[in-house]
Amino acid sequence: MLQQSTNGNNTASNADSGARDPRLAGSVIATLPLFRDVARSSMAPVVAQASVRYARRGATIARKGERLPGVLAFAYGLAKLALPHNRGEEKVLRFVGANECFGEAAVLLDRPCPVEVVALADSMMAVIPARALQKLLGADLAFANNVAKILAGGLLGLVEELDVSTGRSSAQRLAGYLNSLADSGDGAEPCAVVLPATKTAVAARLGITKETMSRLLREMKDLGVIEVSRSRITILDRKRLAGIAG
Amino acid sequence: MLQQSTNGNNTASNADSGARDPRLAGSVIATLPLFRDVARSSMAPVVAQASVRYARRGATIARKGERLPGVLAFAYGLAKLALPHNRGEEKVLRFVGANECFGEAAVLLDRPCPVEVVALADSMMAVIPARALQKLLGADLAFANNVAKILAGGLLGLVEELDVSTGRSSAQRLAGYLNSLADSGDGAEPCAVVLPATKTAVAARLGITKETMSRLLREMKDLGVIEVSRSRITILDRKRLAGIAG
DNA sequence: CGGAATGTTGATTATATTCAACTGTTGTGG
DNA sequence: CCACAACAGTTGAATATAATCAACATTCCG
Repeated sequence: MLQQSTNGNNTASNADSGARDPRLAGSVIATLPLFRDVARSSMAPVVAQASVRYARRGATIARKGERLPGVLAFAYGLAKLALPHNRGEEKVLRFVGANECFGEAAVLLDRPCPVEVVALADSMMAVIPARALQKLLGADLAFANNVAKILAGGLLGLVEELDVSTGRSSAQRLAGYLNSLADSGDGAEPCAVVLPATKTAVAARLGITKETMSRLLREMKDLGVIEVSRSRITILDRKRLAGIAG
Repeated sequence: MLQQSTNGNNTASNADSGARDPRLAGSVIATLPLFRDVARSSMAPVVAQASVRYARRGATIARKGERLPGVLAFAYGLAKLALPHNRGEEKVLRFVGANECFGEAAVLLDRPCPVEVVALADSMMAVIPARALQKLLGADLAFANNVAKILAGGLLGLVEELDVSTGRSSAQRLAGYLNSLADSGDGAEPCAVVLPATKTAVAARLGITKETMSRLLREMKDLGVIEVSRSRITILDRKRLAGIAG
């Protein structure tokens, strides 16, 4: 029943909920680092219990404090994991896109979701139920090892994040961020990077306001370090950019 | 060779290094949540390879970027895990005391220590070698589960930390911190808490300067919310304290 | 006791936010 | 296809928060 069909019409401005669909979910799940080297026999029940979920741009995928139905793995689309503060203010922890997932820590400990999750583009996710994962953790050594390593990586990433967000100025954070985007591309001197989301969202990712972001970009442009065209930013002088990053 | 002996005299202002000592190390290690439900047979080689290390107050236990010899578990004493910034500035991530340990994430991934570790009091630690832990992770399901759960907890804690440090004012952070110290004690109305370290170190833990900390404490005292006597703080009006925390 | 570390207090300053007004962009329905 | 509404981004002025600098007081140890 209920194919992926025409996008359902929920009354609330919410994510569309999907049906059990082992085929689609399975292919997404199979590519996750979380399940690397896990025996097919262990995977079968996990895939069988997985479902699919769609979210339109702007839809809330999970509210802070809510229980997650399971780990959500993105087949396509983009979402932000954010810590809401006062009135529209928020700190974006990270963006989650295709072949990435979130929620491992909260799901494994049966704890409420520590962040708000909002789709930044129409997205499709596999929902890997909490129970199945908890069971797998207690039964499969390879999986437990993957979880440990992924969580350890996430933990080190958060320490880095905390370091940056408390120890560097907004200009340093922005410069460092642009540099990190450039690393994902080639190492050519004048290289173009594309912001993964709106400037407002990227600003929140960096822990600054859109106004500050705008001013900083203009300063860097005036210094001849970068060129800005919509969300495409050309790095003209990477050495100097690294210098600003400290 | 080399008993724990009279405290060695290293030329550098450093931690004293200890010898293999299965007895002492074993009793510390045995009580760690990390090894809960792990079979004795699995533990034996870990304990056998563990050593003991002493650090005097003020000694650097690990430098940021350095490789850790293994997970360090405190038998007694106290240390701070800190992110150094500019000239004496630092953000303290957490304090580590008796029956606690640190370094799991970096050790398991063979990555450099992301923080600087400094003894705040004369301390004794068990050093649980990296290799033994990595081997155990790949061999013992109960251990892998413990690691996963502990790292998941640490990850959620860091998210909370990031939330607080980016989303609340210094007064809110201090009030929340005092409240959390009180939670560890009884729930009586006028309750006394003791700061776990110097005010300067606690300020760094809260991401503020000692000057700001001093001013905030005086304000709260003037408001009649707390009483301050050295590092003993008496909470007079917990409701109002919670109100300040937001 | 004396010296170093820790803590307090006031004045000044830097950094980024907030508020407000305006411009540009995008996507939707008439 | 255009008009328009909602959203995204820019810019300037005023403001808030906490850091920095500097001087002094206190406490802790050896």
